[in-house]
Amino acid sequence: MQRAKQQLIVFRALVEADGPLSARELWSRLSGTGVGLATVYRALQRGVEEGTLEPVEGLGGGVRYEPKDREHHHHFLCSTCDHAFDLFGCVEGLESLVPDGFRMTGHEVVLLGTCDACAHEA
Amino acid sequence: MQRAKQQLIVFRALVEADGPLSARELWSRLSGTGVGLATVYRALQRGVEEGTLEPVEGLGGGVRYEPKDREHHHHFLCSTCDHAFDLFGCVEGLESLVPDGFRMTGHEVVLLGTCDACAHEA
DNA sequence: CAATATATGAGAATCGATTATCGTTTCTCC
DNA sequence: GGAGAAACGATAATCGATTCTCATATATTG
Repeated sequence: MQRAKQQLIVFRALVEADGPLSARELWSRLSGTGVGLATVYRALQRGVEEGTLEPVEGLGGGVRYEPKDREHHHHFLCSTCDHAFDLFGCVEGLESLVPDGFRMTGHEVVLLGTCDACAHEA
Repeated sequence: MQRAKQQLIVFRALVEADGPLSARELWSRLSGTGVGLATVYRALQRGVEEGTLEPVEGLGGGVRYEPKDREHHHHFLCSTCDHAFDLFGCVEGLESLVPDGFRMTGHEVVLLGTCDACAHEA
């Protein structure tokens, strides 16, 4: 265990992931490294404060996190394994949905279904 | 208090709402009717079982509910008052986002921003 | 290497949301 | 109207997620 190493381990795991991860998902991927759940939470919190990580809500369950330097994108949520995958590209026609007087500052698109791996299982 | 009346009160409040409500939002709107929070939860649960209500996730915070007979639509989430509003219409270009091997069964679009009422306040 | 500051892991504590319990009230059906 | 079933309100219990606490381990600085 070296100082600030845990922080780096957590960040790296997020960079290598194919989608945003929750604290617990992250922790389970780090089993074997000896990193504790509290440290995962601390690293995530610090990452958000420092601006390197972005919390992602609205994917069911708790908050997930992803590196903040990713381009604009959305997510695919597998209803079988509950994992969220990054998607590329966006959609059109959002502005026309905004009611009069409302000001839109952002949007989220979540596709639901079954991921490749889960689709090919039992 | 009359039997099954509470269930009806809860359902009616949802029908009159301009968007999906959480159990607590619903409860606060029923203050004065003497309906208890537990009853709200029971009514929501029964509504879902009976197929008249639909749970809506992915809007931050807990689950919200809306009448199931609504047409396909999406939501606007006000970041100030945290209320969710129904929107009408949909977007295009969703299929092109789905990765190979994935099967999409549904989608959600959430617009974020400030609602009319909050935009005109202080 | 010593002194001090920071980070860590484990588990306790907290928090909000939801569910379960229980004594009471209201219906339903005769 | 009366017996039994179902629903009610209040609140305690539970649950998962997150934060806090603290003794220990690790860096930093000189």
